[in-house]
Amino acid sequence: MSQPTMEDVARLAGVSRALVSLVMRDSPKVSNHSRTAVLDAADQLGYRPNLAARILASRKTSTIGLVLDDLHNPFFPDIADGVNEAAEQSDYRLLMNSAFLTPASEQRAVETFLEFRTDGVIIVGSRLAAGAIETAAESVPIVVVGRPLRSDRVDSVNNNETRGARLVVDHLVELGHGRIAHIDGGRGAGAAQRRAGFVAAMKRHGLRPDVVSGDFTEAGGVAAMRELLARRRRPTAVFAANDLTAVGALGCTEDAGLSVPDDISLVGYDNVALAATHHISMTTVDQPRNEMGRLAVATLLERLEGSRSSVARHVLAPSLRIRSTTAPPGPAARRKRAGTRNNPGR
Amino acid sequence: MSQPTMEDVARLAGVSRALVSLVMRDSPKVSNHSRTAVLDAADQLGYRPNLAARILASRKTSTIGLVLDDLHNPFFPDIADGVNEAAEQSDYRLLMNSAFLTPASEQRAVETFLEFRTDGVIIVGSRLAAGAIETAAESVPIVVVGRPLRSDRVDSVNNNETRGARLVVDHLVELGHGRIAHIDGGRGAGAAQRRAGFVAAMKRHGLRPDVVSGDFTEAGGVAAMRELLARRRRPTAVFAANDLTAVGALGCTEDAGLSVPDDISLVGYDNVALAATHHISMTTVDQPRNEMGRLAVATLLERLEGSRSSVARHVLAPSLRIRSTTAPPGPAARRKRAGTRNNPGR
DNA sequence: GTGAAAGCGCTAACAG
DNA sequence: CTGTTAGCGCTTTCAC
Repeated sequence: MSQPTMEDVARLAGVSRALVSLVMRDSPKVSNHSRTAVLDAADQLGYRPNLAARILASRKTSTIGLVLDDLHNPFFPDIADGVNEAAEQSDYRLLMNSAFLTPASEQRAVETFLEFRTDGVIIVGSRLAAGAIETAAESVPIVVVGRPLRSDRVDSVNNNETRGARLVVDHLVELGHGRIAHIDGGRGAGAAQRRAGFVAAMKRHGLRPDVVSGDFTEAGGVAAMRELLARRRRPTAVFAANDLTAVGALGCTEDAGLSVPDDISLVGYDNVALAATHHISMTTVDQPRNEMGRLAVATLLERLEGSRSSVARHVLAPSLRIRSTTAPPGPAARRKRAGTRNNPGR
Repeated sequence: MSQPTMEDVARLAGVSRALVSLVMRDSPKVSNHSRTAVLDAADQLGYRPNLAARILASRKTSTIGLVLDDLHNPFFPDIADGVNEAAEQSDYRLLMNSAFLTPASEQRAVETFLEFRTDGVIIVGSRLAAGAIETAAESVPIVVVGRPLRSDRVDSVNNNETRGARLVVDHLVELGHGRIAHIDGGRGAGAAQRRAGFVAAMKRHGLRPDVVSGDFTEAGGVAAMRELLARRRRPTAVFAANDLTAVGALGCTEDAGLSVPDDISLVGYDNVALAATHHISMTTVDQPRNEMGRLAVATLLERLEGSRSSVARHVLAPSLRIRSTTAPPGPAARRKRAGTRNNPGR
C-alpha cells in the first residue's frame, strides 16, 4: 500500500518534479504535450497527491469543516445539503463530523478540524459555551448556524427565534387556546431563545407561560408529553421546541387514547420533511434550512477572502405552516370538525 | 491567525523541539518536570499540533473516513452511531462525508479520504461500481456496509437481503396476499439483491413477481405508489425497498383516499425509528444497524493491525417486525377488523 | 532523559 | 515553459 509520489510520476514522465506539481494544480503554463505525459504517468501509477504534504507546503487546505449536532434530526442534513451545494460551487472540499448531541463530542469534532487547519469551520446547532467557540475562533474563521450568539467576533446564521415562537402562540391564541404548554429544547442550540420567545408571547396575551423540559429529541418529546398528560388540568395546546419533539409528543398523546388536534393541538418547529408528510401533517414553523446552509458558506467565504472583517449576524425570517395538528379547543370544535375531515384510518 | 509551532513551544518551555514532540505524543520517557513545563507553554500559546505535518512525518493518520450515501435516510445515521462508538473506543478519529445519493459525489468523498491518506475507509450504501471500489481498495483498506459485494479483496458487512425479502413475502402470503408488488431501490446499494430475493420468494410460492422502480427515497415511494394505484388491478400488498420509500407510499395511498392496511398492506425495510413510531407503525424488516457499524470498524481494525489478510464478508440476519401496516386482504377482513382497532384520527 | 539531524511529499519562488 | 532550491511542521532514528 505504499503510494507513489510526485517523484515517481516525474521519473516515469521524464520531466521534473516541479512540472508534475504544476500539472496537478492545473496551472495554465504547461505545454499540452507535457501535461498529457504527466497525466498519463500519474494515471498509470495510480498516483494521488498527498493532501498532508500539499497542505503543509501551501498552508491552505481548501477545506471547510462542518459540525452537525445530531444526524438523527433531519434539520441538520437539510442544512448540510445547503452547505454542500455552496461549498461545491466554490471549490471547497467539505469534511463533516457529528457532535452526537454532546458538548464533549462537539468539542472533539471542532478540535479535529482545528488540527487539520481547515480553512474554516461551520458549526450547526452548537452546544458549546460561547467562550469555547470564541476561543476556537481565534485560530480559524467560524460560522455558527442555528444558535443565536451575541459574540462580536463570531459570525452566525439564525432564524428569528422570538418571532417564530410568537407566530406559534399567536396562532394558538387565535384558535381560542389559553392553556398552552411549551416543551423546550433544554440545553440545545437556540432552545433558550425559543423558550424566551414563547414566554414573552404568552405574557403579551396575558397568559401564563407553562414550560416543561425536553431535549430536541423524539424520546424527550414522549417523556415531556407524558408529564403533561398526567396533570389534573391538561393544556389544550402544546408547542414543541422542534418537530422531532412534536412527533414524540404526538405518538405519546395517541398512545394515551387522545386525539390530535381534537383533544390537544400540537405545533412543532423546523418544518422538516417528516412534518409535511400526509401522515403527520404537523403545524410547524419553517426555517429556510437550505438557504441557511448556503448563507453560512457565503459568510465564511467573505472572511476567507478578507472582504469583510466585521461580524455578520444573519437573522432570517421564520414562517408558520398551518397543517392538521392545530384546531380550536373543546368538544364543540371536535363535533363541528368531525364531518369535514377525511380520516386516514390506521 | 498564524499558529504557534512546536519550535515556539520549545523555546518558551526552554527545551528542545524533540522533547515537545515526545510530550505531545505522551511518551512515557519524559520527566514530569519537563512534561508540565511543555504542557504549560503549549497551553499558554494555544498551541495545537499541525495534523498535516504530523501525518506527513509519521505516515499514519489515526483517522478513518466514513462515507454515508444519504443523510436524510435515518438508516445511515444509525450506522454512523455504531461506527462512532467503535472508533472512539479504539482511539481513531472519525471524519465523515455524505455521498448525497450520487456516485459522482460518493467518488469525490472517497477520493478526499484517499488524498488524506486516512488509515481506512468505511463506505455505507455505496453506489460505486465494484471496480471503482476495488481500485480504491488498492491504496487503503475499505469496508463496505449495506452493499453486497462479491469481491475477494474488499471486506463487507451486510444483512441477508435474500432472507429479508423472503421474510416479507412469506408474511404477506401467510396473510393471504397473492398480488404483491415490490417498489425497488433502483440503483441503490443492496437494491438488486433485495429485488432478487423478492422475485425468488414469489416464485417459490408460485406467484408472479411484480416490480416497479423506486430509488430508496420518500419521493420515489410516492411516485411508484401512484403508478401502482393507477392500475386496473391494484396489488393487495406492497413491499417497499426501504422504510423511507414505504412512508412515501403510505402517504400517497392515503392521499388517494385508500386505507392501509384495509385496502392495501405495506411493508418497509430497515426498521428505522420512524417506522416504529405509533403514528406510522410500519411492518418492516430490521437490520441491526448499530451492530453493523461497530462490526465495520472491527473489520477495518483487523486489517490495520494485520491480524487478518483474507476477506471478511459478514452477513447478519434480518428479522421481521410485524406492526400495523399489514393485514389480510379483502373487504371481509376489513369488516372484521373495523370494530377492533382504535383509530388515531387525523 | 535530552538534543541534533534527516527527511515525510509537496509548493513556491526564482532562475534559466 | 522547465529545472533548482528552500522550506512547511512534525516524527524519528541516533548519539549523548
